[in-house]
Amino acid sequence: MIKLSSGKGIEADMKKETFSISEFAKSTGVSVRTLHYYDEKNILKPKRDDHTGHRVYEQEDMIQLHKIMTMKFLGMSLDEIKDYMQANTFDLSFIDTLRLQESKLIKDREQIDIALDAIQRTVYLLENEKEVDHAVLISLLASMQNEKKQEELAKGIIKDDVMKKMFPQTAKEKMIFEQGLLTFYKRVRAHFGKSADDPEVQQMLDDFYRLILEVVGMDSLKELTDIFSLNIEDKENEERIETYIQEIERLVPSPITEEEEAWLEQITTDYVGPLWDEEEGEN
Amino acid sequence: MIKLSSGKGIEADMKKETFSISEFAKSTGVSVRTLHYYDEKNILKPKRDDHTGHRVYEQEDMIQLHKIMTMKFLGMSLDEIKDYMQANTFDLSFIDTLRLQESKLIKDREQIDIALDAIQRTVYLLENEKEVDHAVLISLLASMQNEKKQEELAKGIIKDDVMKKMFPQTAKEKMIFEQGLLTFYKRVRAHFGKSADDPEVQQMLDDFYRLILEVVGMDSLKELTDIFSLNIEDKENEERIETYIQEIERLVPSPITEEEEAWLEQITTDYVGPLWDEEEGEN
DNA sequence: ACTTGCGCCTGACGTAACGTGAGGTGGTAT
DNA sequence: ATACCACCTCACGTTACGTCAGGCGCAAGT
Repeated sequence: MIKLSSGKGIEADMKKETFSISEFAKSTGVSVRTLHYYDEKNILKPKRDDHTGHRVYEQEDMIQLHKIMTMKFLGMSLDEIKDYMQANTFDLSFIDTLRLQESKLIKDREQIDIALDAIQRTVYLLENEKEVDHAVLISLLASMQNEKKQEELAKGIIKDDVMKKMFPQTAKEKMIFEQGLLTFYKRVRAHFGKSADDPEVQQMLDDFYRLILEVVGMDSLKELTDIFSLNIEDKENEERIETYIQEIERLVPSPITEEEEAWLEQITTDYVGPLWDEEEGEN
Repeated sequence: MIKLSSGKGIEADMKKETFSISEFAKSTGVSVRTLHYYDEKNILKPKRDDHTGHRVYEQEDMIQLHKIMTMKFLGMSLDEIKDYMQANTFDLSFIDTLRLQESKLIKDREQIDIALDAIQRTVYLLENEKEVDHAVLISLLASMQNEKKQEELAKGIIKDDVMKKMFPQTAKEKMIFEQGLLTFYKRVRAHFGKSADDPEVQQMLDDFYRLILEVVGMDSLKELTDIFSLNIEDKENEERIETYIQEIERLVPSPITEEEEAWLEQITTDYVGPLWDEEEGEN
């Protein structure tokens, strides 16, 4: 960082003044092909040896190349760089370019963060499950991918306090919930077609109910069921809910077939419905 | 997140089973051309209408496309994706792929962070200076670009405690230092050629000396000058220092010409040298 | 004098994941 | 009959080079 002079003093001007392309490439760290390319694209055009036609690079070219490398590092394209290669000073307009680059890079980083989070959660799931049906995993991943969009959509129809309860907040909660969803879907596959009397089916629904309760909480769960199934009188609201569901379906594919969905709905009303009424009666 | 069934129940199987390519594109959000491309590359091949040759997409294709989109979101290439498109389950080998993706993404993010930091510091400098010589700015940016490499290189020849002092740590320190360097180089340009007696030159050297002191501290500064200029008896060490300087020069281009460097060295010995001896004598 | 080999040259195709036309076909509305 | 639409295939453009292929000037070895 602190570098005033090279410390060579007077004999420094004995320094070799020119480089062949391979020497230049070696001393700057870029490839010969890249130098050819920059020449071809009029970004860095060195002198030529009149007789052999060989490129002859000088100190000034070294500076120019550093300029190119620096702007590339800032994320600019060679076309953008070319425009700035003519001028000898950077002025205020360069700030705009930098700010643009900045917002691009910030967006990129956000995407990367989301992807990294999804990867880590997926690895965790896979390590515990050994083998996972692709539809289920894709569904989960798609869900992670659009967590933010989903929340925004949900804001339109669900009250804030319920929202806070509804979306698992901590990493641990998310993992527990995802793990639970995985086993649930697995069992749906396994028990598909059985009747609501089957003890395994009952166990499945029971565990799922408990999982939801654990994450969402009783109060919010009731509010949710209110919103989605009971309020049929409010027409305008129903439309909003309809489009909400469609949007979610577009973003997050269902991990189970339509038959399985229908079966689920059937046994849910057969088994859980009465339970609900029971509890409802307790109030 | 919580989505068990679409709530349509029995009439759901009246759903339209097939899509034309434009319908499919619209409902999934990918472009028609992309679907053509996936077909061409055998990644997603829908059925065809025997007579017209038109592509006919079904529900199953929707699932497959979601699979593709998800893996793309994780940062995988279409070639990699193609390999995973055949299987119906993800097993442990998928974990390796994910871990690989993870490390790639982490590297990308680190690069972005470094670039963002450099951009923000540069914008700050430009806002204060209005117009900056390109060589100076490039030098600073190149320096930011390899801060880590520079520190690693320096570790080879400088003691740890001096290291800690030598490299400005906080963002503020860095900005102060860079700002000071900028004005210093500007004045070097402006006063180049004048004698060491010139008051402006003396002011320049004075300010610079004070800047270095402010950032590095007196003790470390002495150690540094010891390392770089006084220790000529230690031959092995001198070689290490020589290669160190060369490496740094390759990474960070000098913002001033060789003539300016020589002039600087001259006036530094003329003016600061005596000062040094004075202080040295105080011990 | 001949050949070998090195370093350089130009030209041209390959890469990833599509975007963007150009030109042709089948089916429908006017 | 004609216009129009949605679809088809073919094919070139994009970015920043990597990777041959064929050819030239010059030096050393035989």
